[in-house]
Amino acid sequence: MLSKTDRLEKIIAKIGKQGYRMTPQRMAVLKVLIDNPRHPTVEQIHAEVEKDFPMTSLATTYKMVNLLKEMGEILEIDHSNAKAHYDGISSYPHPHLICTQCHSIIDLDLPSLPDIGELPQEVAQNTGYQITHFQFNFFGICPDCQENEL
Amino acid sequence: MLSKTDRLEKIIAKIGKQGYRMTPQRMAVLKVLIDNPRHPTVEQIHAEVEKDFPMTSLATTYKMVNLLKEMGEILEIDHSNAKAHYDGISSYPHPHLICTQCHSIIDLDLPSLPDIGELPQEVAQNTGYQITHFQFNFFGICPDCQENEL
DNA sequence: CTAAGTGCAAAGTATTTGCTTAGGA
DNA sequence: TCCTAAGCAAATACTTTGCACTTAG
Repeated sequence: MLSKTDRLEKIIAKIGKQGYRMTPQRMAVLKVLIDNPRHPTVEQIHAEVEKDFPMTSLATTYKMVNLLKEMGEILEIDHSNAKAHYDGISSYPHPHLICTQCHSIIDLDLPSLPDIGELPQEVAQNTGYQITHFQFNFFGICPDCQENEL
Repeated sequence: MLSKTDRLEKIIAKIGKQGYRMTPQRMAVLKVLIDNPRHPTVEQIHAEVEKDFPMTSLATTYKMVNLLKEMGEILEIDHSNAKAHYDGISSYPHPHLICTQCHSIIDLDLPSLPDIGELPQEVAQNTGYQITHFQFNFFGICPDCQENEL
């Protein structure tokens, strides 16, 4: 595990290597994301950035967050650019396989997957949360879209 | 596992029992959701409903879908009413615990959880998908919010 | 010097809501 | 009859985009 400082330097180097430029705004956003372990929203990031660097716009914050996301340096949680999809077949949670290209969604039925049905109770016991549901979704490119890419 | 017809009847009965009314529009939406295994969006549901019952508005379709969701009869996939959150600490996917009340998100580190790191490769091998990432998120009410509810 | 980044405001999407009319129980 | 549901349009909320100006490399 890299230290925060090392990580910061590594990302800065990577940004330069890919032809992007380092600006004070970008630096500020980057620092917040590396320092803040609370999974902030873009707005929260922006609010923190403003403390040190008041001239940063929300749009710029969005752009930097998206850049880092595309570079694979940060992880987006619980957000879909796409519309909501509904599973009318079963009301029991089960894993889905989602194609990020054609947006198709299929049920995933892997025998080797652990017994998912019991997990919510286990998580509840260990954390004190009242678990209502969960999402277990894999994202990727489906075989059809992979072919069409060629 | 109930047959589609049984399921339809069960839900219709439940709707009546809860004081809701059965209308042709609601029936049409319900049928689409029970019949269509493709995890449709609201817009897709609406398009199918329109074939049989052209007078149904998109807003009404939204309302019925939400009703069924609240009744626990259908499952919402990959959608968050909330804003996107970002995890800047690690670029490796790991489970999250999300409070649906205060929208806090914490990392979940359960030793008893199966070795999640290898799952993407396994899913890829079994399905032919090029897996890019996955989400493993539990939703519920955190201990703090449970207390404040009293 | 020049391509890339910024800030602003406007545009886009997906979804929800308020209000009036219609219609199920 | 009474009260919920439908339909429409406007509102909302988050995010993206176009464009003129600025700035990093």
